[in-house]
Amino acid sequence: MANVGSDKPNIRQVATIAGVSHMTVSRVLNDYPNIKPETRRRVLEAIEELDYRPNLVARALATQRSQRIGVIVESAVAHGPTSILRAVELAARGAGYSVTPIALLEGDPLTPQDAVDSLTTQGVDAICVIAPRSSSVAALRRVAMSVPMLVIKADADPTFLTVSIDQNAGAALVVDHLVSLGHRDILHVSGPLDWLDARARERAFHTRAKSWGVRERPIVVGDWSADFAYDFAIGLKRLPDFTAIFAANDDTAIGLIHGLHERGFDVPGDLSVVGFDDVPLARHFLPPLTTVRQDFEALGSAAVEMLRAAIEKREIPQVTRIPTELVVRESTAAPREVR
Amino acid sequence: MANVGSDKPNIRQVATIAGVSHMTVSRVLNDYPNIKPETRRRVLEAIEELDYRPNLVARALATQRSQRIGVIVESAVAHGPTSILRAVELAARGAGYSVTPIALLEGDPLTPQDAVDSLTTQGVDAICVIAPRSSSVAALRRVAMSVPMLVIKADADPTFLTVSIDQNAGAALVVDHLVSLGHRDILHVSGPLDWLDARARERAFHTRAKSWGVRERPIVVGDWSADFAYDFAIGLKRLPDFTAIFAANDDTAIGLIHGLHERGFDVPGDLSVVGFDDVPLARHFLPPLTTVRQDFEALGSAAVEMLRAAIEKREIPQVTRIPTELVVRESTAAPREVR
DNA sequence: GCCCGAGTCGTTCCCGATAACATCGCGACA
DNA sequence: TGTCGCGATGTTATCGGGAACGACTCGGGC
Repeated sequence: MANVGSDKPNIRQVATIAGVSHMTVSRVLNDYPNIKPETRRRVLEAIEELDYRPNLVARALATQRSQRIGVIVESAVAHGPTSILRAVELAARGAGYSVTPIALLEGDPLTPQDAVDSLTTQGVDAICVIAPRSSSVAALRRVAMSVPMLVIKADADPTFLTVSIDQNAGAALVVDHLVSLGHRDILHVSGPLDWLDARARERAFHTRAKSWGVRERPIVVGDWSADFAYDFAIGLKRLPDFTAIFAANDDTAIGLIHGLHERGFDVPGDLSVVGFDDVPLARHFLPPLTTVRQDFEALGSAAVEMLRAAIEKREIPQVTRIPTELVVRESTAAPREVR
Repeated sequence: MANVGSDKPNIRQVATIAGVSHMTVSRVLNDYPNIKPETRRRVLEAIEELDYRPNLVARALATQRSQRIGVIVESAVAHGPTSILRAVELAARGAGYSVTPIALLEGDPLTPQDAVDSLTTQGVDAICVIAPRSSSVAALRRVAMSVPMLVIKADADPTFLTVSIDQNAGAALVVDHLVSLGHRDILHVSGPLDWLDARARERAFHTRAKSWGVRERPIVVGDWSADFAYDFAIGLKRLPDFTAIFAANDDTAIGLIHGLHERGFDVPGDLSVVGFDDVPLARHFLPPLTTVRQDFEALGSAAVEMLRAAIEKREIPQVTRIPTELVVRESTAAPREVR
């Protein structure tokens, strides 16, 4: 800790002080076997004395490993992607990796390919894509990949590694809940169907609804936003003939509730509304929102685990489906007819 | 673009193909003057042919510049910090930098010092700290800094570069608005006072309230969360003697409204509530929330601009205060007495 | 007493770029 | 005509590590 010789010490200075070659220092640093305990001690002391830290850039050049994971996030504002990014960063850190995010904003001139390009040029060891559009996935499928790439999406994929939230189960939970309350007419307000998650929820809703004999009705395609949902609800002339709405995410649900309220409809009195995400505020909406919670931490860990395996060319763990959980609050109730 | 020779081409292969030395290629890459146009053309062709990309890791080692900015985020879940992080990433990208975030979670064993350490070891060119606690700033003040460090906080600081949201103006806007509606009894539910932003808003509220002759009353110290605010509101026995509440952030405001509603109080009929942040959902709350909007994009750009200047040892632009804007919606109205 | 092999540790080269300095050719000028 | 100077380019060192391979030491088996 002493001897703050102006500039950062390097491995050879440590070696000199310890009276060994720089390779021996390197070996100590990297926990090689076959170092005499006495030697190791001397090296460690020298490291301590100089307050030496290995230069990770130099190491990356020598090993061709940067210990970095690039993360491409489409739609970085929403709760889901943000939480996933944070979870991935956390898991990566735990595994000795750091993370470099690139957000693809609405109308960003940067294409997914550009992002991949930029990331690989920077030398990341792997790339993780969060919550993408199917068009992006299609585009990505076409770019030559020099590093492992994982896509967090709804279904398995032959081209990429995948980890996914079990949207099927989540949507099924919602439908089951509504059906058990007595609803037989459910509207789904989806996200943009180009979004994989939106598509998955929509499909799952459809399938489950059909299996219960819920009346078929065309879904309303939203855009994840509360604004859209609000406008839609405002547009309702009279109490519609469906008794419940399954919104693709909490934002949509809240916009719906706002609009319905302004139209003079009561939730859940006139209509039940369910969301998806369980944003932190969901339990404080009026009424508190019934929604689906996803385990982002587990998602992040699984993603990093797979990526690590791929980087180190170990056997890749099985594709994981992260479970979901229905959180029942006050925005759902039995439909009028049943009461 | 042809000739996908198995591995990534390096600068010397390009040089060989162009029939020049690798240094000439380097000069072309870095836009040096004094390259014969003809030579430059040949080099460019060779680059094209091999689809060559300079290895940024090697460049970083040689130049001692990684073109990376480390970002330390305390409380990565909230809307503010998240938006700032995204804005910084965007601005950094525009300036040819990439970003490496480290989130300091609640109860994270990682201290701010550890984060700085990890980042500098990785060789980042600068560090940006978002939305910190004052205790963190104090701790950071003590660590030797080998790279420029900027803290996004409320007030200027002799030790660090700073950029700040003008919390003073924001809080003043809120007080002015409430006073102009006729309120003379305003409660402030703050964030944790160890948080710089919370402290700044609290102080600014206090100052402005005093200057208007608003009745003094002890503030309620919250924790940014809707849960806390909800519990506080639930605890209210009868209609309190204040007529408006200034919440330190939108989450607090929404928790408050939820709790008040459950207690049977109407917002804004019985009480006005103002938030801070303008989260995307704020306009869809019931009632739509009056709140303060902050220009995170400007903040991000300013931060990156200052950091760049510091990195390149140019003159540092003046400390910037990012303006705020009051968004009046339906959660505020004149107090009963006045109507 | 000799040889062999495991345990230690050092030498040299390499990763892929930039920095610093050297060199070469050629026109201007004394 | 010699040379000074500058434009254009090449040569070598350097950044801070790790990989590959070589060499030395020492103990045990024959």
